[in-house]
Amino acid sequence: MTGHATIAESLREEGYRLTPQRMMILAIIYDSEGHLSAEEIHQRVRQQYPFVDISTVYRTLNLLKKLRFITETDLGDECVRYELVDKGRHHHLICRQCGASFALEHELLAPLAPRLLEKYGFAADLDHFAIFGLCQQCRPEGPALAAKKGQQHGDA
Amino acid sequence: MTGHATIAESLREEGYRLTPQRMMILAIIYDSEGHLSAEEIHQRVRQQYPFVDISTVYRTLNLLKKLRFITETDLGDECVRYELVDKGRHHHLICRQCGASFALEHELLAPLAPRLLEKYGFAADLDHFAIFGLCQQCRPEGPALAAKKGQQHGDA
DNA sequence: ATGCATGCAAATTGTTTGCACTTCA
DNA sequence: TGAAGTGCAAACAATTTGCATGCAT
Repeated sequence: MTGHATIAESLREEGYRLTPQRMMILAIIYDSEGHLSAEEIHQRVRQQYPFVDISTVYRTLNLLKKLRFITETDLGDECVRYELVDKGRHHHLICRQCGASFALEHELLAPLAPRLLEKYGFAADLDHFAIFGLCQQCRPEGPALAAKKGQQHGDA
Repeated sequence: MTGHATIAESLREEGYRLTPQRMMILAIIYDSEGHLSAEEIHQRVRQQYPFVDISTVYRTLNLLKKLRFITETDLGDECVRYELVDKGRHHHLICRQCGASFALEHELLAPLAPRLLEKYGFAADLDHFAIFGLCQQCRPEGPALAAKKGQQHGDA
């Protein structure tokens, strides 16, 4: 049985029902390489099954999140993404100017967790991280102060 | 002139008007040790000046954010906090179970920035960070898997 | 058959915006 | 004076919830 079916099975073992909606949502998250928003998941589900409601998507996502089958990454700015926990740990570098997003391997952050544990007794979830900043193209004037000169009065 | 007045001055120098509302919002953020939500700021402003509208608070916060006088920290779960940039760099350890929040000195994260810069050409904003996980009291069963056994069906 | 899960619609929350009026510079 | 800033109300988007019906177990 393929990946998402395994999770589906676990779902049932936990005492939850295995509905077509849940299967499809699971499959979509499983198949997608990247990080999907609730809206995107809803769109894709509807391509196969036009009657699925967005509330069902949210309910399912919340369930999967609660059971820790998926992670929720809040990229800020009303941009929440979901993906499977076992997709390998990686993080996101997000440019605050152009919005571009880059992957960051786990290695750089890995040393952090044990230190937090020993120093603060805090077991950090370092599965997913969103780090903001300026990407190479958006910092023409060096790492510091690159953003001080925003637009003029007109609100961003 | 005291701290917030300095910023107020800079505001004017940038060509913005110095209104009582802006002064008060600035003063409140300045005085507060911690991290305030837009709603909290609004509450406090109203104690002195009951007619200030929440939209003015948001507009002012967005302005101050754009000028980089304050930082916005998105703690996820619809919980956005604001504070002065020069309050010293520190980060937050937030327990996903009990919601408690602990401060984390900058030192642990400091080495990250230069590495991100050299490896990815990415100038990270490491002023403020929110790291989720389980605090000491909420992980009775060791650092791993401590959360797998959530509540039963009833939603969280 | 039983009750969890769904669809639908309405409610909620956080945030933004249009517009006429006020006020700082 | 005149544009920037404000208050108000309405618009908005994302997410949640109540309720009657439907379907997995």
